[in-house]
Amino acid sequence: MERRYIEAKTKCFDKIYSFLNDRQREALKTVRGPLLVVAGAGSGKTTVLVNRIANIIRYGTGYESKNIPFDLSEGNIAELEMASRLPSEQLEKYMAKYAENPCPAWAVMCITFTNKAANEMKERLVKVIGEEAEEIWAGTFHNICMRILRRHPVEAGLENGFTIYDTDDQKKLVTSIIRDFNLDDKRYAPKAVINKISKAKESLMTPEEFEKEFSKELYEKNIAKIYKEYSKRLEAANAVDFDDIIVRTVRLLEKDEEIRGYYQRRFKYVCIDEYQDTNKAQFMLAVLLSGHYRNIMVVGDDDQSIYRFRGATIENILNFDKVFDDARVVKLEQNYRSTANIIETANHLIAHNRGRREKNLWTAKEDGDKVLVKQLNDQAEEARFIADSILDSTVKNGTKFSDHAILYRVNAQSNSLEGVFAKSGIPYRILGGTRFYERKEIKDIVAYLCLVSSTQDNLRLKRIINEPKRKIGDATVEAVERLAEMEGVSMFDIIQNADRYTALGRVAEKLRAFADIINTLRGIAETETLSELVEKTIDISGYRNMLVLQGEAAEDRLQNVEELISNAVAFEESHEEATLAQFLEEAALVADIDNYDETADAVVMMTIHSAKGLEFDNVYLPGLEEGLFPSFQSIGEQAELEEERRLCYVAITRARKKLCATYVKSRLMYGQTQYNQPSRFLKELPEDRCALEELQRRESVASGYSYNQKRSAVSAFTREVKRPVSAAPKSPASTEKLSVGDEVKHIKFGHGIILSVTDMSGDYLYEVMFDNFGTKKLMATFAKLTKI
DNA sequence: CACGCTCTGCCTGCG
DNA sequence: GCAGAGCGTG
Repeated sequence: MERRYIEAKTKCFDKIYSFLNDRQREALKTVRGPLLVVAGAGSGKTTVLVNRIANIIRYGTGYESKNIPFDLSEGNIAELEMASRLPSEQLEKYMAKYAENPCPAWAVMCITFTNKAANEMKERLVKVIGEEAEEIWAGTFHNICMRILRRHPVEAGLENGFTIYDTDDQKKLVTSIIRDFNLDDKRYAPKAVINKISKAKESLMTPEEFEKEFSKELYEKNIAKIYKEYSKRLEAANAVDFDDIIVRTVRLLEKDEEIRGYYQRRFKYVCIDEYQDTNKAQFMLAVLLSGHYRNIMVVGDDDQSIYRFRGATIENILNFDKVFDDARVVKLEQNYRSTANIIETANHLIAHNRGRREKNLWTAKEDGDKVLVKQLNDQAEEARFIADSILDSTVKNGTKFSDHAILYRVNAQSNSLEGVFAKSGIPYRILGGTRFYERKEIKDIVAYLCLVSSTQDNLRLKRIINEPKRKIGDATVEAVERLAEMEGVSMFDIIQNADRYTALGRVAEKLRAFADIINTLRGIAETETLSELVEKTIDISGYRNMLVLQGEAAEDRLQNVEELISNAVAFEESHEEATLAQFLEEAALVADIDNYDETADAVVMMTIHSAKGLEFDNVYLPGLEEGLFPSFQSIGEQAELEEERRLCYVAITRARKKLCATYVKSRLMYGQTQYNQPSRFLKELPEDRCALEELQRRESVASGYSYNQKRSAVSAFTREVKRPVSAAPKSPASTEKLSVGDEVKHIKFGHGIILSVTDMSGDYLYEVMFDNFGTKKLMATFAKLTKI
């Protein structure tokens, strides 16, 4: 009887979740204990995550439980057996009585990496379980940690109302420390130093520990010194950097038993998405938070770990079941996204990596088109080829522009693409580049607001005291800084009472004027709404006036500043009690307003990194060349090369139907022409799934892929740059711009007349009508045209 | 103190 | 090829 009961109950639950495959369902019903879900690309991991949480909230452990009700009767079983025939929706309600320990939404935590992912997660949860989903602690690591830190700032070693320093602020702080220590900022490049400090923090290393571990070499000793001072100054400014947000939370939970106990008991279930991207600090946080119930679920794909350079330790996912020795591991290997050709291409490539979990992604879909690998002469031709191909696809197959994505290794590649696309009339959108809150004008206004929020904020004060120009120079700022240090007060205090200090002399008046601006704004902050404050900040600071005076040149910046006001209005609408502090926190932590408008019908261009998690019918991968992809920095380093390969794997698996990789013979990099070999990754693709289109006659060998070795052996491995003259002789014409109507001579095509000239990022595209060869389009650099 | 010129260095990037 | 930093001059 017991067995029949369990069977009937399981059957009902199975039916509710019949839209999942067996593996997905297994992951969903494994509710208790540590669980690792290895989710291959396109295997429906978000669906599993969302429905698993819904299952926990609705039915608790009911699905997997083998408990038998003490009053079990034949009648119960018969009813259950009947219930399995109910339509899904009714069955869902009916099964509520078989819930065991259903979990309130507020006891579930779900951590993601990006705000975008967090929002998507929340939206989908609301759809599945309704408004209750709002109670779930779903957010990014930083968002969750901030919630904890804001509740216990003092216990975490901070003061109430602490501020967040972003990368820019960090850099300023480190630069000033390097200067104060009289260190050479070439040898101690701020960026590199910040990286070192960040790495240390990510692996939970204190300045003291860092010092102990690295004290042999002078260089490292100095880094340790900077790290120590940096921490000191952050603390003095009552500020945290991004890493601190997590590190301080970990420390807080480690040392404060009461607080730890509270959160451990509060959160019965902890889920972490994109686990392959976590670092040690984030791992510790997860361990601490889930320490009581041990119901920790992590989802990730080691093959898609592409942020090692940012401190992620792939070991977290590789070793999860060693750290939690009772962990269940479920692999999701069925891909619902791509054709078989694409999946097999991806599989074949990634198999070249060593450090990975064995996994075989498969699909029930048909083979589809072969993966096209196309060689072109240069980047302009590459861009034109892609543009033509997209045009062809939209015209012939009636696809939308937005079904096409171009994914590249580095942002700089967008230039040549943009040049061609802008002229082709194909609508396109470039994602990435500077984000909204990182734009100078926005950071400036935000700095004003920071100062309004807290006059202690010396760093932000320094940023804007002379922006717009108020004739307050470096010398004055330094004097103020020294005075503030001597008296142990903030720079703003000094400025407010500037006339008292003879050292400040004649500039005192200007300083007072600046203090007046801030004080006026502080008054406004108390009486008026947030958006009004933002608006008046822009006016009273003189910032708007400055931009208006700059006219056309500052048009974009003016627009951005206006947009900030809109953001403030939107913030007010979504937050009942919109405070300045909250708004500033959001500005610091919420990366971008809106990544991209998916409804706009435009070709999307972005780096592969930012394409993670997205998918498109047609994907183009330009620049598959040694030195570019894999990048020359990674060549020779096994671990880094494997990361590049994973990156390529991510790129391939973005495509649903068509995939096209291109590489060129010569590419303009850093203003010089480079001749790179085709990427080694191309040689790692399965021949039978790909179609190779090389240029010209091929000196091909039977093996299928072979490349023009003689020419490309030059630069790829040595980063040696061949002088353009020797390989691609620049004709005199390339230095002298030709105009329409000019008569020219070409080395091969003979006499002709220029029909049109198109400016293309530093080069010119000539349309030439030749007497004997018809009309040709030629790039100035390569055309070998001579004016007659 | 502000502006303009020269020099340098260059990947990917969430919060 | 371009942007940001640093330096020199008005």
